[in-house]
Amino acid sequence: MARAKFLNSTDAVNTIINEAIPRFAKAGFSGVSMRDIAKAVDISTATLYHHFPDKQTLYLRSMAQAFADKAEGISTVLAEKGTPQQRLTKFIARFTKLMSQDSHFRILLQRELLDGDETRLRLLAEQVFQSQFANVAELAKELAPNCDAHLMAISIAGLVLFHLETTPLRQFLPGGHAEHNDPDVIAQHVTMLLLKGIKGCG
Amino acid sequence: MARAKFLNSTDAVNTIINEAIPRFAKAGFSGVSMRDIAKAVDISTATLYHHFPDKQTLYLRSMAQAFADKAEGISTVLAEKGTPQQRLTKFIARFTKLMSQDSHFRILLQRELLDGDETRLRLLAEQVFQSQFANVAELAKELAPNCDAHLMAISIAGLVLFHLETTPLRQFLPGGHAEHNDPDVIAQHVTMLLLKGIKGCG
DNA sequence: GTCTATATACCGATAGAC
DNA sequence: GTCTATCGGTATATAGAC
Repeated sequence: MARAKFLNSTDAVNTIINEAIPRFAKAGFSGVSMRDIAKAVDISTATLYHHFPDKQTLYLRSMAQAFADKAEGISTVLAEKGTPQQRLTKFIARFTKLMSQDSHFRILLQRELLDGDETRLRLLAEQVFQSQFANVAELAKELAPNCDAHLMAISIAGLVLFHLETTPLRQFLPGGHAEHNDPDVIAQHVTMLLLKGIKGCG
Repeated sequence: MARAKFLNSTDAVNTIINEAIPRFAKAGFSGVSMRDIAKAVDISTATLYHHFPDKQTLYLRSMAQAFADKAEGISTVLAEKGTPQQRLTKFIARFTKLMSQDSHFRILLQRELLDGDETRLRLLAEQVFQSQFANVAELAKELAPNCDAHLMAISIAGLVLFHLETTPLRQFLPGGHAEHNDPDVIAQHVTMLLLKGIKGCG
């Protein structure tokens, strides 16, 4: 017994984090126990504590990993060529697809907006969003030179994210259909709304 | 000792729920213990369990109360007179102010979008949003007869709510200022964006 | 209706053998 | 590096006196 389950310590840590991420996304920090995670990886809690000094550290490492994975993807969603309108259209399509592909990142982001302290939020902003947020704000400036780029960038991201966020509620609201959860449908609606306003969405 | 702390059972229940709501909003279901709530109301846990059969029931009653309080407020935010543009402008101003006035409702809504099961989400949709959601969708139809009213209503609410939701993150993102958290600033930005699109927000 | 006391289970975290 | 065993604390929930 007690045979090594992992190739090395790095392998063990990665395996643990990859099991922890979806669980923290689903139930939040206080909704997941170290025993849950240990059982999922099929190790004892003592072994888990050998790899991570405490639960808080495991949580932070899991967040950092989930966010690092996604920051990489986000850095490639801004198109370089075309008119500002074309680049906005392309960005929204890519961003919507990226955010709906796996929901763990988006859900962890939502949880951090609710529960994150200043340190974690600053990390999230600086290491995940800052660079691309600035690029989107820049793009907004090109489309509307006198607009508040910060507000506009938040609006662009918010339109996409809120449609994904309300997916479980949508079916119970008037006019809700399954097709409304299709990333392409959402992206097209958001793009139209941004470029033409409510009147252009006909 | 053991003197009655409340006028009657209804008074006790209301007091408990009013203490529970902000705590569930701040820390979520699993982040608040029955002991926490009992201590806040200055009763024993046994007394708390005399008024509520279990924690789940107390949580559901607290949500129902918080949502009922707000549903009342929401039902008055749609103006009856003026052009569709004027009514949209008025609605966004009122809705933004209502949602930012006390944050408990909005935060509990965010938590339910993350953690709510089908029963709770259906209740939330039907008893809180349905009626006003339909009215907003109707207003969207007036402004853009061929648009998807459901998507548009989600977008309108989402623009406002996401700006409030990202308040704690905003200060760490490029261009973020405290004025961006002002309900009037948010409402004006959202209204402009909806009525004129990104180009009108100059 | 409110209490003290407690049953029972789970929590985070650790000791110490191998 | 992994385990069994367990510590000390807290969780939900209940029993029974007043």
